[in-house]
Amino acid sequence: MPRRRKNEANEHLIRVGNRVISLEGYLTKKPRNEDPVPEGNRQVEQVVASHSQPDGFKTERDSESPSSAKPPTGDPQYFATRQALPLWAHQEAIRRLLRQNDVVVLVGETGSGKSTQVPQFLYQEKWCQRRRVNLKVAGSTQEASVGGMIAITQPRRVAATTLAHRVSREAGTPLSGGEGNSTSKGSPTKGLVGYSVRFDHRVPSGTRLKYLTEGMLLQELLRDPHLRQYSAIIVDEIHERSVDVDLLSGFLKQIISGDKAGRGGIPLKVIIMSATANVNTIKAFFSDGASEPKDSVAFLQVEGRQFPVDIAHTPKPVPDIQESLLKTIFKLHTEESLSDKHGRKDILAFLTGQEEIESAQRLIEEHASTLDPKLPKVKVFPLFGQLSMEAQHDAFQPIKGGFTRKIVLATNIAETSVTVPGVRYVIDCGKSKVKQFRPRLGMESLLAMPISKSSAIQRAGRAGREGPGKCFRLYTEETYETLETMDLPEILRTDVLSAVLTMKARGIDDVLDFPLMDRPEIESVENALVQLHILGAIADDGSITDMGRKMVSFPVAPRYARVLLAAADAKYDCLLEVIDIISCVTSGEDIFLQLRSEEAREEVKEARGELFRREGDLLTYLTTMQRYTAENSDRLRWCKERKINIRNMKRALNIRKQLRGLCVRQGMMEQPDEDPQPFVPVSPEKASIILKCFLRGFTLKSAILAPDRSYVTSQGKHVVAIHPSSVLHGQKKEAIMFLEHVFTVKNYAKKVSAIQAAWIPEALGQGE
DNA sequence: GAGCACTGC
Repeated sequence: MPRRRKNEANEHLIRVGNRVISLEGYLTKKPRNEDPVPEGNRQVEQVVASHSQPDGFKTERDSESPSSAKPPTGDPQYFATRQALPLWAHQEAIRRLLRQNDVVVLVGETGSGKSTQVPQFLYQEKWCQRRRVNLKVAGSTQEASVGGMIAITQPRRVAATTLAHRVSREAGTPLSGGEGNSTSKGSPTKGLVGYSVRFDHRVPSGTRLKYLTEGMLLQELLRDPHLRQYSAIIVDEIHERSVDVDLLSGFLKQIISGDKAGRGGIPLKVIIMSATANVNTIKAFFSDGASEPKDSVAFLQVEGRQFPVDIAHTPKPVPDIQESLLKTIFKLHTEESLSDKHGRKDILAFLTGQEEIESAQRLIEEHASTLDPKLPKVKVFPLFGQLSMEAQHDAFQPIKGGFTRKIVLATNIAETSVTVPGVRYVIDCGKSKVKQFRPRLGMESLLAMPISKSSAIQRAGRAGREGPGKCFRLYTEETYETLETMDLPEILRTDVLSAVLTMKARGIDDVLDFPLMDRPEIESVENALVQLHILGAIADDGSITDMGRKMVSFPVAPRYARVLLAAADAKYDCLLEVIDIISCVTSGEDIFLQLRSEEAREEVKEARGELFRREGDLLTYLTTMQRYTAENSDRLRWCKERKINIRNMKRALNIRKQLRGLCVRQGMMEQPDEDPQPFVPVSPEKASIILKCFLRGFTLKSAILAPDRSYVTSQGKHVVAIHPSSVLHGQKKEAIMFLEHVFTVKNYAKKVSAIQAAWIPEALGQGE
């Protein structure tokens, strides 16, 4: 039983289980006058530093007084809130900048209102009107309309839909209808604002402002390379630097620096919005080499609405993060009030992953039970992506019972994706897990790495959303200074296979020449080209094949698209089954919830048993989808009994519906019968065909059992182990195929199937 | 015996 020894000589000693931890010396901040740099809010420092602009950029910071700004249009009930936003005072400056420039970079910190207000400031501008133009197409002239809409891109679906709802309410033209899966392109109601994300499109007639995900605009680019329906593209949250936003930036740069003939001479305005002040790479990218003079890229910075956050570093490097975390939490908890005039004063700690979070939770709960009963209670909420929706939701709810402090232990999900209310203290362990692709090994690694300064500032900022806050970094100031300024953009961390095919399909012949803010190593691009050639997506001369074009039309990674096309081939003829499997594997981390205890495993053993197939994970997914869709009474209960992730399963069903629709439209299959269909298990013969079909996309993602009973991969000849999440874990088959290959504590193959060794050369010999 | 976070007509 953990117990705090109150009468021990050292009051700061606490005992948790068999660990003794000293609180002494912790969080005792250095006196101010010893600090070479005041320990104030680093975000402010960062902002001030970036005010000095390099030559060649027009900088517009100070602007008109609020009184000169136009009165708001739209619903009067939102006027006061909108006028109070920091951005409001800059609206004339923003309009003027866009009249004078085609590209504007706008830095606005969290809470400035840029995502909601900038589009509303601009859509009534003259340059934003739709116009009829004459286009020269293949020698002849044809009339077309250009412009009229503004697109606002977001990295996440929820951001796009919630912003659209918010802005449509402000504009007084609410997006009607229920939430959910309306896939209809338009709606009879007229409205100013619409949105478009996968599985959910709401674009009323008359839409001028369209919020969409970055991936969705890339899809539109495939049909409309000149983005003719838009007068402007607003790229929001560019600092997150997803692969999609990097590709999008490249295409936008080509459009704005091209001859504009495809738009009838009408320029496309581009507004780049970032929450991070460090935008030199982005500004340089859009100004460098443009046909317009350099000063056509304008820059504006707007202050955020953020309370000051006091930042403390540890005086010495901490040997044990868990120990240090525990000390910090309980020091805070016992010394700081539960709330003040700004509201609750809860704690948010950033840790690296689920395992670290769960062990920290145990330690905190053990220690909390030994506290003086007169002290406030604590309640711990874990927060990471694989948690169920309800469990995630708990972390956002105000706590029940006034005498309790909320402690949220989160991964970097809380850095960008979600906001936890009530947080005034942030504890930052200084690390996060990062997935990195190793092109030479053809595999990924997932390891905890030091975060960037930008990330550390972002984490600290989470303490100042509702009132003045404090951030405790569990690392020294010297360590902070050694951190990289920015995170490595995703395009330098992932397999560029998909990105290269995206470029090829959009007419980029020389992908090495495509403008990118950060270029992947040539080796990565070459590796991707070789892999695409093996898949039959590009020809010997590097041009995209018909196969490649068909692959791009599916919203799945190229290898999966290749498997879908193979499945439609009469030789395999298993498209419905393959769609079911791909829907499951691309719906999220895993549709099977992980079971921690032996009891929990025993509990679902029987219910899950009917799903498991000896051929491996892919056939198990197929059985699961088939049984799930055959279930007609209570699918929710069905999932709960088998401990299946309902969110991922619903998502899988959406993907299945979308893929089925696409395949029918492309003439790859007949309209399938409606669910529910009676469950019929696939025969072992059919199972072999399905696996051979997958091998067309994953030929080199295979391994053969060596004489020493280890699996040796076809590509690179590495030893690989079957991941514990696989139904084949611990089993020895003559050969395996896997969809993922990740190094964590060792080389793991995930989503594994048993195959015959002879199938591998067979699949290799079938290249188109 | 183990799982950072997103996303696609």
